[in-house]
Amino acid sequence: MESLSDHIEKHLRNLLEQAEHGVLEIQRRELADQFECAPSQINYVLETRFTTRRGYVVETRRGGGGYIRIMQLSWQPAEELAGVIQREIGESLSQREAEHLLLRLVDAQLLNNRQAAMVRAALEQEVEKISVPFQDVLRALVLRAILTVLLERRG
Amino acid sequence: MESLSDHIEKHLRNLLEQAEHGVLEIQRRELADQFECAPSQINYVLETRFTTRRGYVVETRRGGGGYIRIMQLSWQPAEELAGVIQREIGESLSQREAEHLLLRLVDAQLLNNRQAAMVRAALEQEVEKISVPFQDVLRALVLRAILTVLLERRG
DNA sequence: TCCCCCTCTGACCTTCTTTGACCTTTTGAC
DNA sequence: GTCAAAAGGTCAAAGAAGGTCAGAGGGGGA
Repeated sequence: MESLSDHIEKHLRNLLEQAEHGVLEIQRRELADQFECAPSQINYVLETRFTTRRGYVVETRRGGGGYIRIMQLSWQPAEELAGVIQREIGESLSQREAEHLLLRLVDAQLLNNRQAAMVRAALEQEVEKISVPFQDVLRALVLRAILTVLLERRG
Repeated sequence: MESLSDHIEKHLRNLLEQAEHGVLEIQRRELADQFECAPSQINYVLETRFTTRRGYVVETRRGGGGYIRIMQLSWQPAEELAGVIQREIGESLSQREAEHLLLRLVDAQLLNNRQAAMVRAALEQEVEKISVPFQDVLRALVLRAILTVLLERRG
């Protein structure tokens, strides 16, 4: 059921968790061998799952001694969560952007998967009721309302 | 006379009952093969029988490793809450009506005072942004979204 | 009986994954 | 400096799911 990409993603997350300072260094060829896949598969996983919008930075270097370095940006707990939410959501938010934000919140363990699923469902259900040009604005507004309430404890 | 849809519905409910955490994952093609029907039949069953109204959330993913995930909401008491959220809120809700509803939910100990306060604040903050004739509609919509998520017990 | 609503299907569409052929960068030996 | 080896990068195409929608079918109530 789980795709190869999912497995590789999990593996990398595991390594990242164990890594010091949230920095992980790997070799593409080696990882591809480990999973018996094309090296470009690794790029695919990085491009789709370890993006900036999800809070990761990826650096690479070619040639002998080349590497792929994955860094996880953490949300400073000190930084006021409410402020972050306001800023990141803004006045208008596409479905994709909303999805990225939810994934980041799950990553940061501010939401669990079930809650994220509920938020998605509630969002979709309500946003679909209005005509397309306003959906992004409504999505921002509803998501902000939901998160304001849901993340309140940690305010 | 039980229709094919009824059979599929029963089957899924059974699986869901046995599933851990009220989460079930299936593959559309596989299930369609099992019941010897068109794959789109599965969508029909999901659309008509596993709706939020009835206390379910469905997530899907396409492509390799695709799946259909059905989650059962753990609202308690599920029936009444679904009713409250879907019927009583309706398409439009005045501030006064919203307040009544919140008080009832607190009375029923489905929300605590702190949560109710947060909901009020979130509602006010977002609803005031738009022009008056639409505020009641927006209030209904936002409140429904918030409660959908907040009344989830397993969250 | 007739009609309406619920079922069901099939043709066609969109999204996500995986692979392979070919390209670019870097290093180190000579 | 040149060249070969050792990384990693790119992109298009095939493959693997699931989604959508219009229309045909069917059954029960008025």
